[in-house]
Amino acid sequence: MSKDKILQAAIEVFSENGYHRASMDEIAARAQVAKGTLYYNFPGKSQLFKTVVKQGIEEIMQRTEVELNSSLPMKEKMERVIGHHLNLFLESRHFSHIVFNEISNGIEQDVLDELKELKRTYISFLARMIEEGQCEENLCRDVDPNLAAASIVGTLESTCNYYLSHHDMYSREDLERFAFTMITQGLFISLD
Amino acid sequence: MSKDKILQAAIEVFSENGYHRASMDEIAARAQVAKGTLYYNFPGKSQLFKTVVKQGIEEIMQRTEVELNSSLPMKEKMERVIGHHLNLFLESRHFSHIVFNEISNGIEQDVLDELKELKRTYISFLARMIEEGQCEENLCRDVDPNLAAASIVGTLESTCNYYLSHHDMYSREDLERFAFTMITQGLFISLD
Amino acid sequence: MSKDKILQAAIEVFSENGYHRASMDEIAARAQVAKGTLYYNFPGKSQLFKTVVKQGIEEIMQRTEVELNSSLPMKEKMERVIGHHLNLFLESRHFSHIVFNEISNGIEQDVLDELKELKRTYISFLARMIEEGQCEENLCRDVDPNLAAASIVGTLESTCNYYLSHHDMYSREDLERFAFTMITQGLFISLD
Amino acid sequence: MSKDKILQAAIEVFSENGYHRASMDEIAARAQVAKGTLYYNFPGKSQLFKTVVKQGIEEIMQRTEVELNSSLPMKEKMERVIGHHLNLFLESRHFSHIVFNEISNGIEQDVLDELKELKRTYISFLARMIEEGQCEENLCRDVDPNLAAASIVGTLESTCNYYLSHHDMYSREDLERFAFTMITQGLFISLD
DNA sequence: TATGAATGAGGCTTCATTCAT
DNA sequence: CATGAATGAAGCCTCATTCAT
Repeated sequence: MSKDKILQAAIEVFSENGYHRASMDEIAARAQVAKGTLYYNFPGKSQLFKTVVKQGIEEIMQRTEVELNSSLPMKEKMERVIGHHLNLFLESRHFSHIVFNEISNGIEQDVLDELKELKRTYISFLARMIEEGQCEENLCRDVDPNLAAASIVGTLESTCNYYLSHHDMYSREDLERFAFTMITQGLFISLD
Repeated sequence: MSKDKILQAAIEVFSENGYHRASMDEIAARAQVAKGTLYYNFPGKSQLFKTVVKQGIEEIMQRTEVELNSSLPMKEKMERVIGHHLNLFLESRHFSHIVFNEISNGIEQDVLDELKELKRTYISFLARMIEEGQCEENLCRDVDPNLAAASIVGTLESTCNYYLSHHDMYSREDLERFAFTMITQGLFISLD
Repeated sequence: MSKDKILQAAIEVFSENGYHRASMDEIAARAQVAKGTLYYNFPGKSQLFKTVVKQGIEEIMQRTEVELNSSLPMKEKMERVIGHHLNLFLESRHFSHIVFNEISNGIEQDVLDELKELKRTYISFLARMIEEGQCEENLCRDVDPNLAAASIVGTLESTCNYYLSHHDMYSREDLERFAFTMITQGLFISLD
Repeated sequence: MSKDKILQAAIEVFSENGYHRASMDEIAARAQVAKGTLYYNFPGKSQLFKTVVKQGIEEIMQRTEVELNSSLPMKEKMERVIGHHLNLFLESRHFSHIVFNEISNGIEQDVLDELKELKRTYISFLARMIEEGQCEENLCRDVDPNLAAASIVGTLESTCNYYLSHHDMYSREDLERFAFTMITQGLFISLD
C-alpha cells in the first residue's frame, strides 16, 4: 500500500539527510509514488517526520521491552539494552541521531512537542529499568533514574559516532565492552 | 567593525535555529548590516558557520586548557572540566548542540571535514587528560582515551539537555554532582 | 501547455536580450507562468537556453533539408539556402545571433559543449551540400567544405547585421543578390 | 599609472569572459588596484568597456591603415588586411568577438550607440579600400563597398572561430589562403 | 589620486504545498 | 485513492556602485 511505501522511503531519506535536507520530492521518488500521494496520506512534511520518529522509537522500545520484562539479572539486562541501542545507532546512524538530537531544530512547535514527549517516554522507559536495579537488586547507584537514562543514551550515541569515524581501530565487541564499562563502572578505578 | 557584529549575530542565529533554519537574511538583520556585507566578509553561509564553530571550540579549549596544565590532582581537574562544559552547554545550549552534533548534516563536504577535524581535535584534547590520569596517577581505568573522551562529551550533552527540559526538578549542583558520579564511577555500585 | 508557453517566451526573451541579460523572471512573466513552473519544466536557465537553441537549429535544418534533397541544380540550391538563412536572420535577428555567436560566452561548460556540437552539426550539414557541388557538378572550388560552410554563415550574418542597421539603403533583393554574389564569386573580378 | 594598468587588465578580462561575465572585481584584481580606483578613473563598467573597445578598434585601424596608404597593388593590400585581421582574431579571439558581435547585447544604450558608431567607422574604413579597388584598379566587383566590408569581417570571424575549434586540422597558412580565396573569388569556379 | 568597506538591487534556484482531474 | 502540473515564498549569492577616509 502507498502509505507503507511512503513510510519506508521516508525513514530512508530522513535517515540519510536529516530533516531539513530531506525533500518531499525525494521521498516520493523513493517510494515510487506521486508527490500528491504524500499529501493524500500525510498532512505535511513535519507530520510525516513525526510518524517516522514515533515508529522508530516504538520499535526500539518494543525490542528492549522484552529484555526488561524478562527475569534476567540486571547486569544481563543492561548488556542487552546496550546491545539493542548499538544496533539501532549503527544500523541507522542518522535516524537515531535525528531521534535523539535533531528533535530540537526547526520543526513546527506542536510536532516538536509531541516528539519531545516521545523521547521523554523512552527515557523514562529506560529509567524504570534503572529504578528496578536500584530497588530490587540494590545494584544501581542511588542517582536520579531519568538523568541516568539520559546519560546512557548520550554515552551510547557519542561513542557510536566516534566509532563510526574510526571503525578501523575498534571492533564492534570493543565498542560494546567499552560502553558497558563506562556506563556501569565509570572512568575511575577508585576514588579513595 | 562589521565582521565582529556579523560573527556575533551568526552565533546567535545559528544557535537559536541550527544551521539549516538560520537564514543569511536574519543574520544580516541581527547584525544591522546589509546582506552584501555578509558576503564581503565571508565567502558564504557554510564558511561563516565554520568560523563560528571554530571560534566556539577554540574558546572552550582555551578555558579548559588552563585546568589541564595546572598541577591539580586528576579528580579536581575532572571536576573543573565538567564544570566548564556544563557552563558552555547551559549558556549556549543550541550552539554546543551544533558543535557536537549538527556537524553531520547538510553542509558542504569540505567545510564539514574541517569541522569534524576540529571536533576530533577537541576530543583528543580531552583524551590527553585521561591518558595522564591513566599513567601518572594510575587513577583512570585502562580504556581507550579517545572513546572515553567522546563518551564524556556525550554524557554531558544529553544530561544537560534533559536538565534544560526539567530545570525545575534539579539544581545546577545536582547536575554537576550527577555528571561527575556517572563519568567517574558509573551506574553500578559493584559488579561482583 | 506551460512548456510551450515557456519555450515561446524564452525564445523571445533570449532573442531580445541575449543569454546573460535574459532573466528567468521575465521569461516567466512573458509566459504568464509562475517562476517555479520554469523549474518544473526545465532544470535551469542554461538548459532552457540549450533547448531553445536546439529547436532553432533543428528548425532551420529542416527547412533547408528540403532543398538539399531536391534535384535542383547546385546554383538554385545555393540561392534557396541563402534565402532561408536570410529569412531566419531577418525574422529573428537576435536569436540567430545567439545561435551562431553567443554560444561562446558564460554558459555552463557541458551545455556549451552540446551547443557547439549542434552548431557543428549544422555546419557539416551545409558542408555536405558544398561537397556535392564539388563532386557531382564540378561547380564548387576545391576548398575545405567545412571552412566554406562556416564562412558562408559568417558572411550571411554580418551582412544581415549591416542590413538591419541600414535597411533604408538596401532592399531585401539587393541583400540577397549581394550575398549570392559574394559567396559564389567573391569580391574580385579576376586575379590575372 | 593606474589608468593604464586598469585598461590593460580590462582588455584581458573582457576578452576572456565577454562583457557580462567580466566583473569589476576581477579587473581590479588583475590590475592590482583597489576597486574604488576603477571608479575613480572610469565612470562605470560600460564606459570602461567602451574605452577598451575603442582602443582595440583604433589599434587595428592603425595597423591596417599603413597598408592602405601604401602603394601596394590591391591584391597585396587585401592579403595584408586579411593577415592583420586574422592576427587580431586569433590573438584575442573573445575580444574581437565582442567588438564585432556582442556589441548588440546588454549595454547601456548610449554606450552601445557609440560602439556601433565605432564599428561603422571601421567598416567604412575597409569600404574605402574596396572602393579604391573598384575605381583605381578596376579589380573589385561593383558591389556596395560597405556591405562588402561587413561581409569580409563576417567571413574572417566565422572562419577563425571554426579554425580555433579545429586547429589540429588546418595550419595558419591554410586558413589565410582559404580566406583570401573565398573573399576574392568566392565558392564557385564559374557560373556559366 | 587612491582606497576598500559597505551596500542593496536583482538574479538563480529549491521546495513544501495546493488543486483540478 | 492517486496524480502531477503548477505555485510562490523564501533562500543563497553576485556584483556594479558609492563614499568616507
